[in-house]
Amino acid sequence: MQKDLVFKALSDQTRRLMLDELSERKEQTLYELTARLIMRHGVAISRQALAKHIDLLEQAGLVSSEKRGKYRMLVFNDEPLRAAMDRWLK
Amino acid sequence: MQKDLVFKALSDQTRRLMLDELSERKEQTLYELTARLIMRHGVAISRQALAKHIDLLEQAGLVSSEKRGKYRMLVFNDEPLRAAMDRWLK
DNA sequence: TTGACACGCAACCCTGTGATTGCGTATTGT
DNA sequence: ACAATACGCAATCACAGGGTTGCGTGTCAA
Repeated sequence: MQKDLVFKALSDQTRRLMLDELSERKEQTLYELTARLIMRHGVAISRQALAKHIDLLEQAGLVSSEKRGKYRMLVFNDEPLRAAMDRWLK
Repeated sequence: MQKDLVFKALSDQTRRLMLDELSERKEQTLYELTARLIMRHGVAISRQALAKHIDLLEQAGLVSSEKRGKYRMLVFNDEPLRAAMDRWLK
């Protein structure tokens, strides 16, 4: 089930912060996102940990990524959020 | 943070099933809910496990409960869901 | 060409938590 | 009064998952 992954993705605070950043700047590299989370939000975490979070967000369909040279471009997608919630909100 | 509890509550499939049931029948006892989950949804789980889930849902504000005799009445509340999601959905 | 850089992969650790089990308690019907 | 019931509390267990560490790889600028 796709929605299971969406809720799982939302269950972690760091991932929600990542979605906050990605919803404001729809397109940025993983490197930019990592820097931003550490600088502005004071997140103390390794690059690898954030990469794993991105993988999970991508599985949930909330983020799509594309290799562009040595960078990994990230794009936010809010559709799975709507689809997951209209189950209770009518 | 209240919203942390909401997302935590939604991260479990059993709890989401409980919300499904509670959103259809807004008011029912814990006993009814337990029976319904086992009968209709084929959930193989103990009563105590469901009680702990209810405690968590109550902490998140998604369910309010009230002791009525030897029964525990449960009432669904969707407001925390809306409040938690308008962060990304505008 | 060579070095710095942005990233991927895999193993490991440790905490959180979903679930069970056992027992106790207040309520209800007979 | 007494038994069945609906529920609460506490200890315990097993496993998923977040995080780190180490190493390897492709890319780009000098």
